[in-house]
Amino acid sequence: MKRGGQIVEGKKDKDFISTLRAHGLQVTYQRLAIYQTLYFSMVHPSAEVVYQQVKKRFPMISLGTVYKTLEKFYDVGLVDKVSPITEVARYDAKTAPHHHMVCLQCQSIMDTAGSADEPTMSIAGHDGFHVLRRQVVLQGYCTKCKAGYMSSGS
Amino acid sequence: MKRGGQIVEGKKDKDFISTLRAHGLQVTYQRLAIYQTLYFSMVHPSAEVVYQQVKKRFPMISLGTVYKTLEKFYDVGLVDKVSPITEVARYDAKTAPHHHMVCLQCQSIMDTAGSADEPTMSIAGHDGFHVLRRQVVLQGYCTKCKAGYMSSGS
DNA sequence: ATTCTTGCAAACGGTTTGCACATAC
DNA sequence: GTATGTGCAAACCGTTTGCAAGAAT
Repeated sequence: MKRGGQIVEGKKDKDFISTLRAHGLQVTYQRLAIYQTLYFSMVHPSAEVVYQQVKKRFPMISLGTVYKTLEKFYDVGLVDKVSPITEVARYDAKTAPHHHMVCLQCQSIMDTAGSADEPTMSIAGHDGFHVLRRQVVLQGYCTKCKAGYMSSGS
Repeated sequence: MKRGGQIVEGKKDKDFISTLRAHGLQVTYQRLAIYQTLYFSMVHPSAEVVYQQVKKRFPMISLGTVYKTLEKFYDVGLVDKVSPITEVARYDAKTAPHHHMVCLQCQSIMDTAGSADEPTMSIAGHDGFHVLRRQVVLQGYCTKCKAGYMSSGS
């Protein structure tokens, strides 16, 4: 019934369970496996990759569950999502370096005012990586949506 | 070159044609229309939105052409693309603020070393926008791919 | 017992691709 | 004349959704 509580180097199942609980999540072995996989991974895996990995230990898990779980983790702030900032690709004829503010509600995109070079220039630790472009995105609520968001509660 | 708030009545077809040519692009009226639409737009439109807009003037244009054209514009650096930094969503269990370096060739993602707060903090011009998360992405070539890229030319 | 989660499979939607025809150079 | 771009439609693929069965609390 219960899986053979396997220990994963140093950090124990118990710790992962508390972490899930601390984020208000119901605990299932699928969630444990998915979170552990992500926790010990260094490649910023996609849902598909997580799935392949987890499937080695739990062959019956479904890809759909991995998608739902990762997204739920992201919602409660347990994990970070690197990519899709907006739902679809958005273009801009202004190629001079500048940053973007993306509204989480209405998906509008605004440019930031100041120059865009110094901020990212100051980031340390590129070692060996050849930077061609940089992209800074601030996610939040635009003036218009902030109003509705604040008053409507949730 | 000014755009946005200031109307740019001065810019003529001829100017757009030169711009396309200057980027090594063959000139077609579709490309002109697409580029002009993007040039005068302030909403960072998606391919679909550009299509709807251009279709008003050229009802026979196809959505596929808009996709191909925008991507080509992006390739030659004529336009900027806001979103999809990586092909698919990529997750990360490390939620402490940090930035990412994404390799354009092998799609690997590495974390930057330093803290991630100050750089984006210093960006000016948020006026009214309520920032919840910030994401900084450096795109380029990782050490491994840089080697192959440099030697193979292209 | 009730609520939340899983698994499966079908649907979805943005994007890409293949190919015949048209156009730019 | 040759290379390149366009239009159309089908294919693609990552992701979402609906629902019945199963598990967590």
